[in-house]
Amino acid sequence: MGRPESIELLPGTLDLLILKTLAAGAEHGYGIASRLKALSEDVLQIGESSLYPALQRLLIKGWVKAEWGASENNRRARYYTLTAAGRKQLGAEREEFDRLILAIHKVLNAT
Amino acid sequence: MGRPESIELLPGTLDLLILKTLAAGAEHGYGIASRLKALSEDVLQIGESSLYPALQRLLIKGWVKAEWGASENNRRARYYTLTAAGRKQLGAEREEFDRLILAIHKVLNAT
DNA sequence: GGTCTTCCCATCGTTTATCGATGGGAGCAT
DNA sequence: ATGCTCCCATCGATAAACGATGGGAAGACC
Repeated sequence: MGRPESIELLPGTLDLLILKTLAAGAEHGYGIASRLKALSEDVLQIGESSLYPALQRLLIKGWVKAEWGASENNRRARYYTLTAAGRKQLGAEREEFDRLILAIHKVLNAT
Repeated sequence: MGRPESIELLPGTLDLLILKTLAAGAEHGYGIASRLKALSEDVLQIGESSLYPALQRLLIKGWVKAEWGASENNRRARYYTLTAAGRKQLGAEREEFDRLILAIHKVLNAT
């Protein structure tokens, strides 16, 4: 879809959020969504149809790697881990994000 | 296009930026782009192929109105003005934007 | 046994924002 | 007359995000 009617996310920030989440340690898809929801105090509610395609993208780019395992609840789960390239990418995306946010704030706070 | 290779903008923020710019007074398309570039210190470089479609959207939604006139340089120009609904929308979008940015920051600054 | 909830995976289709390329035209200076 | 800056606008491509939908397995509760 394009821009959805109900906004749960700032478009263009999902990769960054996922990379940042994984920087805290390996996690599976469902867990990533849960962490994001919890950390953002229920503001960021990533649907699974946004999350899994995003993870595929990150896999293809080589920023994360995945391996099957068992979750804490004894379920089959695919754990994602940040690669070295992913860690570098996280830094770059964060810089770029901060740069844009700063610029936007300059506009929004202008008189 | 989808996401361009070179990012000049956070997707989903252009409408907000335009509305905010027009809150400072009527302006034509080219002028809006110039103001944004100047205020952001050259970070936000809105292409005309992003700008004019966005203005069409805002017109259709009734958030801005337009009228032809002459620019300061004696050129034919279309001046856009914020409507009452547009001013309201600006407030709403800004709140939503701040809400999301706050949530994102909570994630990015987590340990 | 049967049902329900929670956890966990994934894809397909649709919509839409953004941008590159491209088209035009008019004022003004050299 | 050449070129530069201003000013308008559209078309086509691409990719992001999401609703809907599909599945399956663990554990609880009746």
